[in-house]
Amino acid sequence: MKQLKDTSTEEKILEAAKEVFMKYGLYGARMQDIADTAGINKALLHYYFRNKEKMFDKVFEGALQKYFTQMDVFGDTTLPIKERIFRYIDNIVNFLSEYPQMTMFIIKEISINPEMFKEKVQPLKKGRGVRFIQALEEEISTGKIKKVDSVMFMINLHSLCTYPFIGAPLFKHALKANGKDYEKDFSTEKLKQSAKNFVELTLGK
Amino acid sequence: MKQLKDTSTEEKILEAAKEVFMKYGLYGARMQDIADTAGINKALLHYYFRNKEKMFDKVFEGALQKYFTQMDVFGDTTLPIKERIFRYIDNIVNFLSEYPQMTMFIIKEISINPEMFKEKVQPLKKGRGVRFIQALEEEISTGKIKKVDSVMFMINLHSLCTYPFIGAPLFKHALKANGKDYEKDFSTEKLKQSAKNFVELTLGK
DNA sequence: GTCTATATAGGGATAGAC
DNA sequence: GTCTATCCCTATATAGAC
Repeated sequence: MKQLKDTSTEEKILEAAKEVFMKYGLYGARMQDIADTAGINKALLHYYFRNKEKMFDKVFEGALQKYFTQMDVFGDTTLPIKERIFRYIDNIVNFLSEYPQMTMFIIKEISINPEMFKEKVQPLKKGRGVRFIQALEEEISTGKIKKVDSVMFMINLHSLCTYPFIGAPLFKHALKANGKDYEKDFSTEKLKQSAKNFVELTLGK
Repeated sequence: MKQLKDTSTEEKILEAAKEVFMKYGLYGARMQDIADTAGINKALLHYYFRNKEKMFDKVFEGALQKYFTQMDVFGDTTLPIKERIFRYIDNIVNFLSEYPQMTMFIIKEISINPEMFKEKVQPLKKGRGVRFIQALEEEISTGKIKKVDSVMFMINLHSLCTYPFIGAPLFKHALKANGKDYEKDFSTEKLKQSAKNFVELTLGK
């Protein structure tokens, strides 16, 4: 019986809440909409999560947790720099192809409610980024990789991996209007390859 | 007296509406919030725009118009391909540094309300994109530029120019936490240069 | 054109039956 | 645990004075 916990009411609600909050944000989401999506009664939402904010917090924390886990590999000092970058690319692209709305959700809510960053995001990072950038700059100074602006490089890297999912609604329509088929012309494997090409072109083979 | 029209009540409302709708979206935005931001009475919103949806439509159409105008240069057949790309980079980066939330606003609202695309976006594009991709593929086949996947290239190009503004809230915090200063380490000029480097690395000098 | 006051609907939350 | 009924505040929208 224990394995049925996955489809418990609480789980169903969380799944529905994730979907609705991601789409509409904290203020745009409607409790009724979440209840309908979960296929349960509205009052049950309050039974399990007390109120809207608390439910949102659960969803948001889960999202952050999952999202930043994809970047843990940057901190794996047992791997060479470029391997860490390549693994990050694989991780984040796989992850976003499953949750394409995740990035926008996190960024939107943080920009509306900046205090959330300090509260919830900061603890997940713990200087892993600074250490990676240091390592990158070290390899640049020893000439092991080409001279680049480390910050700009990291921004570009994230951009190449992330925006294709954010912009997908536009790309899809644009390509279809142009006689191309998004599903055919875009694939996660192509995207990974393309990002890795960028890394090699920028940092050297 | 005519030149005071700019600060007319209607203009003030539209400015405020733009700000609030961009931040919260159609469903998350509050009429009271818009009125407060504009510094006028709530009832006036209805006097000028009748209801919330109509006001949103005005704001959204204006946003689309401005956004897609930045891409018109792709269709300027008097310019060589690479020059068109470079000018697009300048245009979109300048534009987004003024309206960093624009892309997310448009994409969010379109993904919530997909019918809006056909209604409002399609007319602004008129096959300009398809012609550009054709021109790109032509130059590839004649060997004037390096062989690349044209669709993937366009996606990458947009990604590099657009995501830095979308992700800015995250980048800012991440860099500050790492002892770097976003305002110092990131500049629109650096970004343009970086995107142009990508173009040259990818398509050839 | 701009305000105050108010009608009406929508949405979050609770009480209480089962 | 789950439902129905209901409370009450919030938000959109309108009426009417100035």
